[in-house]
Amino acid sequence: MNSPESLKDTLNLPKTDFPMRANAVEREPARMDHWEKAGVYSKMQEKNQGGPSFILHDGPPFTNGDVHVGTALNKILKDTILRFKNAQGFSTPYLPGWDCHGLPIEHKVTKKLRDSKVDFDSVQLRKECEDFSKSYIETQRGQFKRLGVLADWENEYRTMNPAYEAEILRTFADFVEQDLIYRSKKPVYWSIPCQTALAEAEIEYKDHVSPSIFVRFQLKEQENAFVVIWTTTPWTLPANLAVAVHPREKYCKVSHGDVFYWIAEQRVQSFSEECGLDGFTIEDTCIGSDLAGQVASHPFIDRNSPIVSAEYVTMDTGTGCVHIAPGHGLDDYLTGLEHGLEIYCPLDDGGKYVDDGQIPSELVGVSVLEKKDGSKANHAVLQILSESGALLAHKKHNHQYPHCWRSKSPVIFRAMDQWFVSLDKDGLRQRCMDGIREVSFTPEWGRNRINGFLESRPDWCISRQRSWGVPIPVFFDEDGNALLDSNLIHFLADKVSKLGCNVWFSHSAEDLLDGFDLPEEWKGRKLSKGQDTLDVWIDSGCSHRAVLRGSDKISWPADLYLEGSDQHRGWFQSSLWTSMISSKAPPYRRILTHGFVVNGEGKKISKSDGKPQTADSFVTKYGADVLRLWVCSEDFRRDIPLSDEILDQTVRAYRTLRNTIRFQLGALHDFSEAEHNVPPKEMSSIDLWALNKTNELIQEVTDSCEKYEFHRAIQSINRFCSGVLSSTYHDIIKDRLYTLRSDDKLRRSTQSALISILRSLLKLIGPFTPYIADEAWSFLQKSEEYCDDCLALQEWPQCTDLSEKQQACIDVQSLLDLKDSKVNESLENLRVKKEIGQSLDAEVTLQIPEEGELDQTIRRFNLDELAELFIVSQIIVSPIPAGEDIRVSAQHASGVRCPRSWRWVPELVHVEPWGDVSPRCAEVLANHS
RNA sequence: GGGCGCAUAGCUCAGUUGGUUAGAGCACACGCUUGAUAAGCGUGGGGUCGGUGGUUCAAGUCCACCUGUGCCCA
Repeated sequence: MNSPESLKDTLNLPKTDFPMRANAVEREPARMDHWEKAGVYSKMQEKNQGGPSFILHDGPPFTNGDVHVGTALNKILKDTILRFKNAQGFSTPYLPGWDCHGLPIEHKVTKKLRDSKVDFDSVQLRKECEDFSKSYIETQRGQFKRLGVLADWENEYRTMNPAYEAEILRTFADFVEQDLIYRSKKPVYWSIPCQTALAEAEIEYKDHVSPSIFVRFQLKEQENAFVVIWTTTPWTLPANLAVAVHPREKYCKVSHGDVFYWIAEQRVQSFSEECGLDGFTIEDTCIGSDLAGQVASHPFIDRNSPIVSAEYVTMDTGTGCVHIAPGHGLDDYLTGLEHGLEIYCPLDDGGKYVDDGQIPSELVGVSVLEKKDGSKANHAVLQILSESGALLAHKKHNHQYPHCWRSKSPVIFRAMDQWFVSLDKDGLRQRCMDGIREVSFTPEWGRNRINGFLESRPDWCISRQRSWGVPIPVFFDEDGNALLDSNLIHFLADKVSKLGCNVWFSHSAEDLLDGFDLPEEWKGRKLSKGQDTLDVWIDSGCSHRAVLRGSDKISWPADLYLEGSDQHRGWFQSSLWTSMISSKAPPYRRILTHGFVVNGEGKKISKSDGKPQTADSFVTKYGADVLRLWVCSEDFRRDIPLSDEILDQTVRAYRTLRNTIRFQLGALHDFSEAEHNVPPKEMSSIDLWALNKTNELIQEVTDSCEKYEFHRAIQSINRFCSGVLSSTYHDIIKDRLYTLRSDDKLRRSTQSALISILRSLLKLIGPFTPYIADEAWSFLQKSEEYCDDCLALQEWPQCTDLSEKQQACIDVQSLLDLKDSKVNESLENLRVKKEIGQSLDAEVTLQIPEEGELDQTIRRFNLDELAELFIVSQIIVSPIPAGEDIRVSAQHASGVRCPRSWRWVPELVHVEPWGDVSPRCAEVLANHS
């Protein structure tokens, strides 16, 4: 012994380079790069090739901004599931995708182009949109990778890829071939100066002064009786086709002079004031549904205006009798559909009344466009109304009214020709509802939700008056007849598959049709291209066809679709319709939905909550593992709260996990499995107990993952780390790990258990927190930061066979229960009295009733083992008569304290050069080199 | 206004088919330890289960209504 050591240096204290602090924000990106270089995704797929497959089909995020925390949640859940399934042996090819077309991008790009004052046509606009989308694909892909998402990024799909666009057209060809497509009118926002249709996003609501008028409609079967409507758009009256009442509200027959007016009871007071009806009386009452079915006359056109009932009629304003012009309002339109009314719109593109034989001659050619002195059409209609005596009151009304974002002028609602998919033809709707019965739902109520949508949605309007999308491949002759031909669409799809949809916008109709043999009756006509694009829900709704059927890496149908619950109405539904039409079956076997991220108060996150809720804003603060741990700690089927408090809690859980792992790595620093491993049948009881607890954990986590209840898995893991390991197992084994000879059998037994436990634990947390799991895995394999045999390539853990050791596990459990319930209590008493500090200062006396269960148990242990379990210096067991209660008492241990093991022993032994130690330590030191 | 959901300790979650004093981890308080140390251990306080009213011998657990809240629609 050349250099004198302190006693502490003779202990086997934990030793590891695995850092206590994750420093995740800086270190995770390097591990991400390591995975990419090591080709982890490909290796995961190769490993399970030929095995059963699990296809999770990615719903494409929209490419118009940074990844939102909600989108991150979605991708994290997908990655977690795939890592779990892959570890279980499933082949899990995962092709991520991007939804590229659509108004939000077109809108942003249009704004940008307008601001830079350049002229642009649809070809240029589309180019800009494509660039915009591409740049966000790059951004988002990087952000997804940073979250730890493993995917086949080289084969990702994009709805704007030519091949994908072609599949959209082929799907549309199926619609056409099955005769599901028809043309009909539907009201859209229309800007008269721009002569274009507008989307909701292109509308600005501004204060506007409109006329407010009350107009009476003569009832046909009641003499001198009228219904009275209120409106702020007199110009829509020529298109009036009905009057709506609420079926369950009460209506009064108000008598004034020699005429009667039917008004909703709640509106009588206000109405009489507005129209100056002094001294009115109420003659009669009824409910709305009694009025429905009667017929009124249009005030100035020879036309019936039936009374119909509608649920949306409110009692807040007006008269409770609502003027219905199906061509000029969405509610009106739906009411019109319901009651078989014409979707009537007597306006041309310039907003002028057309001469259709119904419009009064003095209105024909008059424009509804608002100028400084108001709308000519309004003036003209008011003139007619007041001359005919139908106008009961005319005032001004201040309200918010939609304006065109470009021309700043008020927009109108105007019915235009649109393309629809008939959802009831050949029992399509019923087939969808039957098909969905075969699909599993998590949570189960998702079935209800999608059923509600399937049942009630009207025919699908699939045309949009936009540029950034897939064109509706239709041609018109000079009379406006439409050529919609599935062969032609397939012909065009082949072109698009090579050149992309741009070909439609950059080529003339003639060029596009070149090489196609037109149907006989269409030959020789002058044809022009349609201007509309397809609803983008068709784009993403075709992904099962374009992706699952389009790649040999993957197969149709998917085992799982996993998106937010808003997609019951969106993607799940659009995918179902297209799949039922083209493939006669649903594209998915299970639908899993998650809720939305809300703030700490359970309210939706809004801009007023401060910082932008991008995934990056969290990743750059907490790291990806913490964000993932948060996602997996929450029951994602309902709303998912996110707050600083919750993330702080997640950080603490992460640190606990990290420390637990670090302790185990440190305890294994001198353990070589090949040389030192002790098989379970030779292990000490406490180690068997710990392995048994690990088995339980494996089962719990596996069950939870199979049910997609990750939060339960995380709770199990947290409980395991703190309850089983940290406060129990680790605490107990410190003595043997630190003080025994390095290769003592007991110590090796514990290390053998530890390595097995740690391997299992790392594999279990792998899907949730892949960065720390892989980091620890490398340290365990090679004592280095990185290794090529990454954790993601390992199999899901198996339980250790302990069938022959059940008794030992049960015994230890009952002794630990005694420790929790009685021993710690008596130790705490001593501590409070300042008689002891750490539990090793104590001696415990157990008075055990003879022939009881515990008596039997204790007989299977010697006193040293008991002292070790209770982490005290000495144990005294004294039997008491059967039937009495167990008694546990504690007192300060007697004898002297060993400065090495801190245990109290009757006497110490002198060992050079260290001095006096316990006999057990003396033996260890005698062989210490 | 309508459809589908959600509501248990400060936080995140458990609470099987209704049945003893409602559990866990974290947080908090107090104490111990200083050989996992920007760590570890022990002990303790804290919910009457969003509210009201029912059904029942018995309800967090069933029913009705209300309130709050989320998604979707209008």
